[in-house]
Parts: sequence; C-alpha cells; structure tokens
Amino acid sequence: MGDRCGPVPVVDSISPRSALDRHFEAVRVREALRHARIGDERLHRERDARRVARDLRRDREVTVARTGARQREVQDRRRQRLDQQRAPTVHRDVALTEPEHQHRERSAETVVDRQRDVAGRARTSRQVQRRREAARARAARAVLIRRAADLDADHRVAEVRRRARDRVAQTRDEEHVAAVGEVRVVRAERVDERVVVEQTVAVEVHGITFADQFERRPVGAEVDFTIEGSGEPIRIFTTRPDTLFGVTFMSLAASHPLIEKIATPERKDEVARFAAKVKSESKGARGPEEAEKEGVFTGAYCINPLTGDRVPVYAANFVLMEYGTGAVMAVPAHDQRDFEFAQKYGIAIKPVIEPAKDADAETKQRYADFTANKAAFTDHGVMVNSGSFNGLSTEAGIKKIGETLAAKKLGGFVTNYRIRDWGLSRQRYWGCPIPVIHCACCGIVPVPENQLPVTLPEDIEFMPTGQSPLESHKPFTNVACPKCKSSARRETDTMDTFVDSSWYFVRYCDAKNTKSIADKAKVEHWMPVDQYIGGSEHAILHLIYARFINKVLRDIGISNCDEPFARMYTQGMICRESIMIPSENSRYISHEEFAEAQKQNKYTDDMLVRRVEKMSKSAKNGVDPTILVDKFGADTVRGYTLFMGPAEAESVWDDAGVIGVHKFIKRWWDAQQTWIGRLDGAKEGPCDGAAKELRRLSHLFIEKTEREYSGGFGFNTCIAKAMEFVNFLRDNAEKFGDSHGSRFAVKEALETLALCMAPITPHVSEELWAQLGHKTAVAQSPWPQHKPELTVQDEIEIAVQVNGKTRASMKVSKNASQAEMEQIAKSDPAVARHIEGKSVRKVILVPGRLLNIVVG
RNA sequence: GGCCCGGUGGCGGAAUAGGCAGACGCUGGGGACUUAAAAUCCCUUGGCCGCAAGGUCGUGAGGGUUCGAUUCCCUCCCGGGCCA
Repeated sequence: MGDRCGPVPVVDSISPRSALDRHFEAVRVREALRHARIGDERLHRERDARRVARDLRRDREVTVARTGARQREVQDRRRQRLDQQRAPTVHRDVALTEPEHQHRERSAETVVDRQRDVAGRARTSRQVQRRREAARARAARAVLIRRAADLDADHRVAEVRRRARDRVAQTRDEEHVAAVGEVRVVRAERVDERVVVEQTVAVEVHGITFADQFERRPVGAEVDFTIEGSGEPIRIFTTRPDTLFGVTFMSLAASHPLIEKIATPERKDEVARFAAKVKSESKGARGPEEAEKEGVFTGAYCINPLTGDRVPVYAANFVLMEYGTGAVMAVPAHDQRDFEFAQKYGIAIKPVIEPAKDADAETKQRYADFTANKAAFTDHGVMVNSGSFNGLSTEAGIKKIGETLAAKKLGGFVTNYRIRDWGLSRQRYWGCPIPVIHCACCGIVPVPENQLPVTLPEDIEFMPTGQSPLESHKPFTNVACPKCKSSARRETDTMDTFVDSSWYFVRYCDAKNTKSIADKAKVEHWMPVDQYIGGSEHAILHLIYARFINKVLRDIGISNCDEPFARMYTQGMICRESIMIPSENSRYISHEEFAEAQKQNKYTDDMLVRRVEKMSKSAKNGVDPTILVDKFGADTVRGYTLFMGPAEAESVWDDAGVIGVHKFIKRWWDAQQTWIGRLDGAKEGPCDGAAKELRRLSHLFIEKTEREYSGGFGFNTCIAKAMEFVNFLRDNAEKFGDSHGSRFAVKEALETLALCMAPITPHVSEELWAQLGHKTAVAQSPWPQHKPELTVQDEIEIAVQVNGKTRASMKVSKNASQAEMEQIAKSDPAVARHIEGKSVRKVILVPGRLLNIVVG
C-alpha cells in the first residue's frame, strides 16, 4: 500500500548510511523524540551474538590456536561456562534450545534472531500468566471480602483477609488491570479500507500493557561532566549516582568523537593507534565483555560536577559508542570492570559505599574481599566519603543525588527507552521507495516534500539479475539532483514492509484523505486499535516499530494516543519434529524425503538427530497446508491449529491429531443430514428430556463461544465443547421426539453450531447454514442470543462425600433442601457403609456441587 | 547471587471464589462391519489390589491451613525467564 498512501513521515528520522545496511541512527532518533530517550539494545545482542559465534568457531576448531598459559586458562573458563549453559534439557524445551550443529550452520546474526524468538516466547507466557493472575486476583479479592463478611468468627475473618492480601500482593499488575478499564470488542473488517466496528460490549478485562515490549529502565541519572580547559561537556548515564563521589576516572568509547579533540598532543598518536586497534578487534569476534580491559590515557582531565574533582579521561575498549552516551563514569571501588581497569593502570580506588550495620554476613564478606583488594564492592550499603551525603543508604542517596543534580541543572533522573535496531532497507521492488537521491556533489539529498510520494514504476521487468529490478529502470533511477540540478541517481532500495504496517492503522481511519495521512478527528474517533494480534516475532519487532512510529506521529500531531494498541494477543508458534543427518554435512531432511529414503533403509536411528523446533523452511519440518487442505479441507486444518492447545502457547504439530478434528466435522455434517427435511414447521415450544437438555447445551455453547471470541481466546476448549455438543446430538437422535418444540430444539442446535463455529470452520458453517434453509450467509447473520434461563437444570447431580472422599453421586431437584439431600445421601449403600457406626459431626453443602458428610 | 514464572496420564491438553482431577482429542488394546483394505462404529485405555462389587494411591517432593488442596501458605528439587 505504501506507494499510494502519501508521504511517509519519517524522513527526519531516517538517515541512509550505506547501500547495504541503513539503520535508524540512534542519535537522530533521540533528537526526534526528545521526551523519551531511546537507548539501544544492540549492545546485548551483539555481545551475545559474538559470544555464540566465538564459541562455535572454537567448537569447529578453526579458531587460531592461542598460545600462552593465560589464554589457555581463559579458554578453559569459557568452555566450562559453555558446558554449563548446555546442560541437558527436557524434550519440551528442545525447541527453545539452539542445537549445536545448527550453531555451525548459522551466522551470528541468525543466532540473534533465534534469541529474539526465545525471548518472545518467554514474554508471551509471562504475559499470559500475568493476565490470568491479575484477573483471578481481582475476582478473588472481591469474593473473599464478601465472604469474610459472612463469617462470624473473628479469626476466620482475619484469615480470609490475609489471604486476600496475599493474592493481591502477588499480583503487581493489579494497577494495570484497573487502568485498562473497559475494552471494546470489535469485529474489524477491511471493507473499502474502513475499519467497521460491529458491536461494543463490555468484557472482563485482562490486564495487558506494553511495558514488557517497550522496556523502560527508569532507575538512573544523567550527569554532565566537563572537560577541563575546553569546557566541553560529557554526559554520562549511571544507575548508581550514589557512587558519584567515588569517580576516579572517566572512560570514553575509543570511537567517541571527543577523544581526538581532547587528547593532548604528546598522546595523540597513542590514542589514535588504540582507537584503530579497538576498531579492528570489534570487527572480529571479540566482545567487549570478554576482551581484556584495555585503555589509554588521553592526557585530558574532566571535572566531577558535584565534587569538583579533577579526574583523568581514558579511552577504553569496554565502552561502546553505540550504547548509552559512549561515556562512563568510572567508580573502581564499586564496579567490577572499572576495578579491573583501575588495578591494571594504577588508578586510585576510592570507596564511597560501606555495608550497612545490619548487613548479612555474605555482604560483609564481600566488603572484606574488597578491602583486601580482590574485587569491587558492588552491593548496596551506606554512603561514606561523600560530603553532605554521608550516612545515606544507597536508595536514599540515589534519590538525593539525582535531585541535587537536577536542582543544579547538572543532570537528573532519566527514563531510558530501548528500541531494537532496525535494518530498514531491502533490495526488492515491493516496498515503499526510500525518498532520497544520491548526488556526486551534494551527497545524499532528500526528495523535496512537494515531489512526494515517490511512486514505484509499473513498467518494470523482473529478471533474475540478483539485483533489485529498479536498478535497471533508467527513468526511475536517473534523476536530477534537487539541490544542484546535476545528474544524480535515485535510491533503489525500498523500505522494509514493517514501515508500512507501522502506521497503516492510522491511515485506515481516513483512507481517502488526499491532504494528510488522516484527519485528526477521525483518528480521535477510531484510535487506538482495540486488539492487536500477532506472533511472538511480531510482538517483538513490528510492535516496537509500530509503537515507536506512533510516537513520532503523535509528536507531529497526527496520532492522538501514546499507545496505538489497547490490547495485545500473541499467538504461539507451531513446532514440529525435524530430522537432521550429521554425517551428511548436517543437512536437514524433510519427512517426505526421509520416508522415501527409508524404503531402502538408508538410515538407522543413530545416524539421525531428531528435534522439535519451530517450523521453518531451513529445518524442512513444515507441513504443506495445500496437501492437508486437499486431503481434509481447509476447515479441518484451521480447526486443528486452534485445537492443538491454547492459542498463545507454542504447540507441536501432530500429523495424527488432524484426524480428530476431521472426524468431528464429519460427525457434525452427518448429524445434520439425518435431520434435513424433518425440521419444517418446527416452532419454539415446550419440550423435555433429551430435547430440553439439547436446548440447554445450545445456549451454554453460545455463551461459551461468545466469551472466548470476545477476549478469552480459549478456542481449543470451544472446539472441545462443540465436539461434546455434536456427540450428544448424534447419540440422542432417537430420544428427541417429534413435537414442534423438540424439532425446534434440534433446529436451534444445528443453527447454533453453524453460527458459533463459523469463525473456526467458516466453509462448513456456511454450507450447513444454507442447508438449513437460510438465504443470507452466516457472515451476515447476527450472533445468536444466549438465554440464561434455558441453561438451568431442574435436576442436578450432586456428589456425596464422606470425610472429603467422594463415595457416591445423586440426582436431586434443584430446589431440594439440605435435609432432603442428606436423607437421600445417607440411604445410598456406598455412603451408608462409610458412615456406619460413626457419628455425623457436620454436613457441608456446596450448592449445586456436593454434599460432604463429616463423621468421626 | 536477587527477583519472577512453571511442573497434571503414553501424548496435546481440560478443570482453580478451595468442591466429583484427567473434559475434548490423539495414541495403544479389544471388537463389529468387510473377500480384503480404507472409511465408519462400539468397548477399553493414570498406577496398584480384586473374578466382581469395590478398595487404594495419584496433579515434581515434603510439610502446613482446611470438612475438603492440582488450586492457598512454607521449605526443597527440576525447568524457564528477568536483573545484577
């Protein structure tokens, strides 16, 4: 859609860097979003990726042999750590574990992708849990408080209240739940590019917030140091402002632009050499964490704004320009990295934190280690050597110092947001053109606003050149430079489709608008989107981008909301066994290929590695939906994917399991066929026995599906209920009778199934619905009305327990008194046997459920 | 190291205001129909004892609260995550 939808409002935030790999530039993004500092998660990712890549190379024994005892020692340590990480996993987790052989086949970047997946899954399950817990706790608290009022014994009241408190304390998301409030349920359809809201109902709120996706790290302060002499400010970020008095040096990233400026003449060469060295090393596999901490003194000093202390400025290899501000205040006494660095270069170590008086033995031991010069003391404690802040606890000190800095305008508390790095460009035709022009004289020039949008040419030839087809389209690529008018070349890379999908929901609010992206009033009306659904990859990538771009849109006055999506749901991934052959260059083999090979018994089990992992092309463990659709029909396949397990959990594909859903659909179909032609003239009227029960099931089913479709997401149990429903319909066909009322009950049941199952089995539903004589499609029919009065039973089954153990069950009228029920229960031989010769101490009745006779 | 989450049959999974654990489906076993196969249908399928009726154990382990615990509390084991 991108090329037809008007200018993309990100020109300011995107700055092309190279033909292959353009990223959001962290700095400019920060400019665009002054209110919310965008940090960078890349550090973690790169470090992890490098570590994995390095470990792999070592496994392959292609690492250049290291010499020297120290290096061997380091290597051994790493190996031990790696072995620990590879501790055996149970099969359920196999999919989450990066298999060794795959390590070898994958680039570091792919490994990062997998790590993202794992993180995504974890988040998903965490959210599901939180959501469940939150809803539960809320309900529980209300009920418990109500119950407490009914209990007379004081100690009972106290106990119940304590339990209620416990529950609430466990559920920290309580506030989130309250904050989300009422949620609209919509059936959104893409009709003429408008989002149509069909119904609005209040549903139980499941507290979902986006805090997990868009991580905030609010604990921290920024402090401005200044370079002595030039007065150049260096801004640093720290999570431990309480250690500000312990700063004895400053570390800058080797690639920090200031380094060159501030280095004293006699040290310039050394600093430049060091910067070059760090640069070449970071291109290799050595990560900052693993590398020996190294640095050089720049000759310059900077001033601690709070103490006025003069501290030396170092260039160091463990500080990354891409992370934070590229500068770190070094507190060797209380940071392990700084400690090692200070020891190596003989820099002063100034303790400013001591253990609190009531600190535990372990903390005191760690402090003893520190005083013995073995390690930094990183625990929280009490501030010392810190002027007027002496005696404050770490927590209080962090607050006080932050406030002091803010008051003196030397820094203050900050909230850092982190956004994932985004490789934006693609060498493909299908995507929004990147609106820039490359000019030999002027460099990269943005396409002027009045020439936007840049549209893709349609007379394009797709040839297997390995290049974007835009490259060979002369009218598109050959343009005049907007600045100097000399001949220039238009950018041929297009944007990642995530760009389009990061704001189309805003455009949908007002798709025909030719003046702007969307009219503010219409955006007000529709946004935010009520329900976001996506896989865990989407949750991690697209969601962050979309939310980020929404913030940009908000800042430029187009979007009205801080968060574009009110609720989110992540469906789980589908996994399946993969088969890999280590002896054949660790190649994967598809199940079909494998079956073929086994006709000649080519492989024995010990030649294969089988593993359950995410379905993917590379692992050749996918299932071809077209084959399954041909064999079973689309509804079966769709139904099975929903039946496998909770939709938000990842599930393992089981070929045999598909048949279950297929059989259900057939049974349903067959059940209806026996009634077609016999339902004419059916009218709502009295019915009893099986027919009455059938009506009860119909209305329970409406209620169940309505609840799950409106936010419960329990599609698997919907299908289970439908199966029970159909089984009942089939097994009792003879018992329904032939009255108008009975036949109405059957008709109602069949209609209910067709209507309520339509979201899961749309094709079969439409067909069966039409068979029942309906002229309008299911999709255009209203949702059935659930009648609670039909779901009550006259006779209910009550379990009879003796001392908490179920001994019998009895059918009683719903109006039966406790005395009546006791009477019936005690006459049951199984119950009588257990109470014989004993005295009944009390009888507990749980209405509608059970009767417990306590004897002793 | 600190914090958070999870652990239910052969399998996927149901069930929590504390109230009949194992819904529904798959697999396995037995049977019907069929020349045979497919398809379909019926019975059975947590462990142990028992011919049966029935009994007994059982939701990672142990303890607690309770008439009653898969559910709540404590300790531990295992797995996962986050933070440092």
